[in-house]
Amino acid sequence: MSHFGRSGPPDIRDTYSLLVLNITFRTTADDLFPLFDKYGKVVDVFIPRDRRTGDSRGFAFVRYKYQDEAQKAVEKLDGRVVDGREIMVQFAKYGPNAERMYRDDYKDRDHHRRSRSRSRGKDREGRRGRDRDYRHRSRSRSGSPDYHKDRGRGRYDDDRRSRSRSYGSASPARRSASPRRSQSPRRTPPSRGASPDAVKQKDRSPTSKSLSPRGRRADSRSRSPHSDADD
DNA sequence: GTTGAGCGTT
Repeated sequence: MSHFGRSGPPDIRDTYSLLVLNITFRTTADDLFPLFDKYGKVVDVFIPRDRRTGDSRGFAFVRYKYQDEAQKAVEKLDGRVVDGREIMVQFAKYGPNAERMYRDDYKDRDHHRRSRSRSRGKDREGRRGRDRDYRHRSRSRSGSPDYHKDRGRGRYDDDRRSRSRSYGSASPARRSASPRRSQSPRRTPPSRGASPDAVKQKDRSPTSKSLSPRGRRADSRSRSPHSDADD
């Protein structure tokens, strides 16, 4: 009973998958199984992990045998605090076997069972800031919109850009980045145009970027640890 | 050792 997700998809013929989000990174399938199994027949529980690190991605898939039970678990476990974190349970949609909640039972929609009032009845409007379709978020958890600057070198970089930033060391670095892709046969290699550029490159001052005497000293140590006697 | 919107594998 602990081999969930290890034997692959057992049988997705008539099962309904639920997507559990907002779970802790330490929560495992075994921890969710007894929790979801209490509300219905869980046939499988799978938690996608990172192939690089192997850590949980923060969400799991619980496969139920019946939709009514799955729906029940969604209303019961949705918003429940697990491991100190509020989890969100909902039907999977983009899954391989995206269950169609609109099966034959969907005709019941005319039924007066419109009492969708959750047991909790709590306001879940402010559950998170993803009210919008902010799905553009990169899969990588490091996709923070706040790109860390170059230690405060951003301002100077802008100033330098007007002078000769292109001639820095970014051009030659990209040259050997395409071993497979060769230049167009028609296009002549820029080998010839690299000569004049080298002249300007010499004009740049590697230590000129340091404005404050104190900052220069710190920078010096980083590049030349053996330059202690420099000061 | 951290993180936090989302949609899945042997």
